[in-house]
Amino acid sequence: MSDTDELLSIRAAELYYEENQTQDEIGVILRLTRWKVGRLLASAKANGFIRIEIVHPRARRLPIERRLRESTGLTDAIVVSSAGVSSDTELQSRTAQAAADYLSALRPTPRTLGISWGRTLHDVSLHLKQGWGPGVNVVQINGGVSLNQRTGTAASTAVTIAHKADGSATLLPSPAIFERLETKQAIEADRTIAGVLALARNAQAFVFSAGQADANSALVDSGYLTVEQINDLVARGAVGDVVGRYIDRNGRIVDPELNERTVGIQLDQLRRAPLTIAVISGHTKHAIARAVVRNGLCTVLVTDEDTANALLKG
Amino acid sequence: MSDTDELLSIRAAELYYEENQTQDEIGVILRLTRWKVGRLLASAKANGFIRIEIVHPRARRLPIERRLRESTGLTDAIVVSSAGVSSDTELQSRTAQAAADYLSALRPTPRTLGISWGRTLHDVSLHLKQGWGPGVNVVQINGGVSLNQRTGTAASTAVTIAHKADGSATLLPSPAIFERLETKQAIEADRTIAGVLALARNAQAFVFSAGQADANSALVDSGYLTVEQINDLVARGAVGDVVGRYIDRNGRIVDPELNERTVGIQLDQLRRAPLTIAVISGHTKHAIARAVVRNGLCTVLVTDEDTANALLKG
DNA sequence: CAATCTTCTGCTCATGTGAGCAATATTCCC
DNA sequence: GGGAATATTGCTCACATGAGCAGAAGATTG
Repeated sequence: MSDTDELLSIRAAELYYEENQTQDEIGVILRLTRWKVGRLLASAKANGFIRIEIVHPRARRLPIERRLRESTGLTDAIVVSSAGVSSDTELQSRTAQAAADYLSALRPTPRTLGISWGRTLHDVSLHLKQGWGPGVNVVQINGGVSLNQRTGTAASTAVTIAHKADGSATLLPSPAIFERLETKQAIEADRTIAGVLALARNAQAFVFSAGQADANSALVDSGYLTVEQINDLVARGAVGDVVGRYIDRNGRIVDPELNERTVGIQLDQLRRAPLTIAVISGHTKHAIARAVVRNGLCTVLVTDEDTANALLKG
Repeated sequence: MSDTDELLSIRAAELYYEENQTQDEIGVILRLTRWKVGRLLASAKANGFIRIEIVHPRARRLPIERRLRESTGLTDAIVVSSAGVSSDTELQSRTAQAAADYLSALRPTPRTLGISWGRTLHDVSLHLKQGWGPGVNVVQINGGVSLNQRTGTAASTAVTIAHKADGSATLLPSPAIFERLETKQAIEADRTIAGVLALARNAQAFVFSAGQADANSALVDSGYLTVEQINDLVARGAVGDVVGRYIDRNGRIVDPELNERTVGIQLDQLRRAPLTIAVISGHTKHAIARAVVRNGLCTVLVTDEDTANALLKG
């Protein structure tokens, strides 16, 4: 397109989109036929000069969702818009809201739902509406009795989700990681614990988040790991954790010994499940999000626009 | 509008604007009649959830221009979009481009055009296209032989504008400000100088910019004023200068004695002129822009979106 | 310079869309 | 609970718009 045509297309776009003139009226003003005006507007769009944004906390980016599905083989992808968002916290809240919406709209509603714990899942639980499901048995899929935080965050997440679905919660009363392998094996041998883990394995659907591998990890906050341990894991290639298990960019367990001391379902059990919903958002989580998606750890991803774009670029 | 309707309007907008579905198709997806979809889309627009931006260096903001004209009584207002602009420099370049466009489109083309000098006017001269006018006599309206910068910026601005219009330039070979009143009076008594000033007074149109009152002022750079003098002017209420003359927010000369030593046309001569085009852009110039517009110093304002919004707010 | 190919222009026509208007549903108030 | 006021819905109709096409203008090549 010629240079003067480009300028004309901008003038036409101003009159069309900002002044709500018809193409006919614009034609009179710019001394063009209305067909020419129509073509100029089309070219302005094609050149990307017209940017249309939906500015709303609940807005999603459907084209990005489609591209994500196509390029990764995910069953479903939910991408919330980051238009007009300043903080990561706000973005994560939007993502949690979208995850709650997705869960609520899920048909058939899963009878048993396996969930992890953490800030994200807690946020999801808060965004769910009372009566979102007709009785769901919510099962914790990894250990998480907090050590030095106020206890019960993990439990309250599960209970809230279950309560709001008029269902019941099955808790996994165990730390996330044991210091000694023997203790972990002992607790797994317990009839109650074993029962919960069996229930978790057979859940119809899973919802979980993922943590980045850095000093701000929830596992550090909760006292299960030290900053030094995290640094060591990072040095060995860890990009983050899923249900308490640290993986590298290829989805492989970074520290098998540590993994053995971690209570909860195995990653392979997630890989085999038909419906696994990962909720991952925020600028620090791009690497772990990629690892989760690339290595079949989820069938559905709920995330934000920036993370989704990072996945598409890489 | 109800809460669920708001959410529906967002879903509809996603399908309409991002997926290019027809309202009919959206109706099928969301189980609504196509009229309901149309109404939801209209409400999404009315609520400001749909933001349409024209992203282009030449894009203008016509609605803001209209509001500016209405609220200030300007004959004309040109407001360039700041969408996608990072630096003030880029914004000022866009504004200069718009001023060049405005000059070029001006009918009838002024036979004599009075101009000031400075970074902005120089920028305008560069953006003008060869042959923009059929012979224009460009006259400098205020003194400006630079003292310690490379000389000729002021002169070259005038010459370039004239040359590109296939016209001629009349220079005002005088410093902007004299140290002593007697010297200034002497130079004004000179036949040549007096002739140029008379020509300047009677120009058919004026184009000028304005400077903010701070240490970065062009008059400080050029060595006519010291930072201390500027600080003193600010303390006395100065918000900036127009053709070398410092004014306060009410458009009044801040320092009459200094004003007397300044060479160029008087502000009242600008106020009486039928066509005075002020080109003012950048975040540091909001105050002086307001003073210029509010006190009738220009009939046409060329500025950027942010400055325009600041004018509308105050 | 002519022949061919390509791009651009003006138009017809089918479809998409918003204004306006009854009919219906909902809310409010006595 | 009844009746009025208000909001919502489904619709007709006129207008706005994009797709597709034939002819004109312009570029390219032998």
